[in-house]
Amino acid sequence: MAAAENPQPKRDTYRHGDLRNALIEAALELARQGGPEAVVLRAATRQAGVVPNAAYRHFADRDALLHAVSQAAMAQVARTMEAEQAAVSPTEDPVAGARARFRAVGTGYLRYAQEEPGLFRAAFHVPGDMSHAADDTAAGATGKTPFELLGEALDGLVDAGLLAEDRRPGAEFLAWSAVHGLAVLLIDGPLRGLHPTQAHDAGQHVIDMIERGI
Amino acid sequence: MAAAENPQPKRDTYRHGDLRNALIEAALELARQGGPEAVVLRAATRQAGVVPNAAYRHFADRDALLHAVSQAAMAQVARTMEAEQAAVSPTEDPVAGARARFRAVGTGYLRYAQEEPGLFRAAFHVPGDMSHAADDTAAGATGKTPFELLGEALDGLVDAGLLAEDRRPGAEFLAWSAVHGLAVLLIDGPLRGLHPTQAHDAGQHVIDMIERGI
DNA sequence: CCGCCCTTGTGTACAATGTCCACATTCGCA
DNA sequence: TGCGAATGTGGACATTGTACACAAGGGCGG
Repeated sequence: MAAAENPQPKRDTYRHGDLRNALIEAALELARQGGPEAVVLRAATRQAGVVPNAAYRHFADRDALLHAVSQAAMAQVARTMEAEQAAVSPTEDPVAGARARFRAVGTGYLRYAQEEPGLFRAAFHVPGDMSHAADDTAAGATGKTPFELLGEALDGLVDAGLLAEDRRPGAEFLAWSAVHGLAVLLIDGPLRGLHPTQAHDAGQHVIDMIERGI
Repeated sequence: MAAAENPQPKRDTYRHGDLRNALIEAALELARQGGPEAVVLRAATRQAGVVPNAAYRHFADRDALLHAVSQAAMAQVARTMEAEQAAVSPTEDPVAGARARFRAVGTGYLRYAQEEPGLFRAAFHVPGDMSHAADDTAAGATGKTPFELLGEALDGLVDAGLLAEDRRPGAEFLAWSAVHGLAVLLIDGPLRGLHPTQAHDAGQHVIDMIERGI
């Protein structure tokens, strides 16, 4: 066989055709195994079968590439949340439904953090400015970002009478704090390596606390 | 004047005398402004007035130095917690006292995160393994780590009858999750740049949630 | 259909960084 | 007093991000 063909087979056309996405794809794979710090520009270009500097035609610098990865990962978080919501049995009464859809938001978030820790960390890796959490590039299939999904779920709780209206403002930050904190504990805190089942239980406990204390 | 004397004045003795601590000190300063990724080995040795390789006589590699920084920062977290606890007016009745000492743990944690974001991030920067959070190098003035302080405060809540005994197990992770999550939101999440007063309020809200939901 | 130009990819180069190896200096103990 | 272990030095190397000038060629105006 030919020499190590890890790098993409040499392309014949001078133009790559879809370099930007190829770089994002490669960077995503790097982030998947190794987190944000594993996203190295030269490795991505290597994988795309292109010289390092070619990346600069599509990204201002490494941070820009990392930002694209972050947005993509955030979108995957949203999709995981949506999937979790879609999985709740649809035959329940409205108030139970609202509650289940709220919990699904947190459960999906935590599930993604455990299934893709590298990408999760990349999603929330902050290169100085993370005010883009609401960009549409961070949206899932329904076009909503994780934060929007959380907000809607909270609105659902209010509509169902499960949350007093005067408690609604700022509630996303209470919920987000608790769930994100647990995610960090599970990924690389003292709870790392917890058995998935136990981790799931811990997640449910935290969500219990949120429902009670919000 | 002589050329830029930013680097430590040349020492006359061949031995430095206290290089290990000098490196940690320098690295702490680097982390203070710029977080863990700003801790660069060569910069630290430069500051200590020593050749880069000298560091390897005291630290296996950059990660080892970073670990020392992390432990030192963790200890500062503990001290901030202790200071906050010491500040609660001591004339209150026992149950109010237990409650105040519990809240002080979270308040101190959040205060440190805001006052020293770089060091805070360094404290929880995980180089693959963070099971050292209970090492005595991470302890504060009373010789207790942040987690131990939290645990004691929770025990205090139980003793005071503010927390049912069957809710005690695992409670540290609920509390830690919520507070740490908020810290992250405040440092480099969507809540970054919040006015200190508002940030403090947000912290109290989160602690309210914990008390209610734990 | 042709030629030009703007976009995209290439080559070369440089400064920084972490880390390795061999060597120099010195402290402290036998 | 002398010798070995600890500590600091010098030089070297691979890897990384990034700048600058150049090449290739696709698409549009004429």
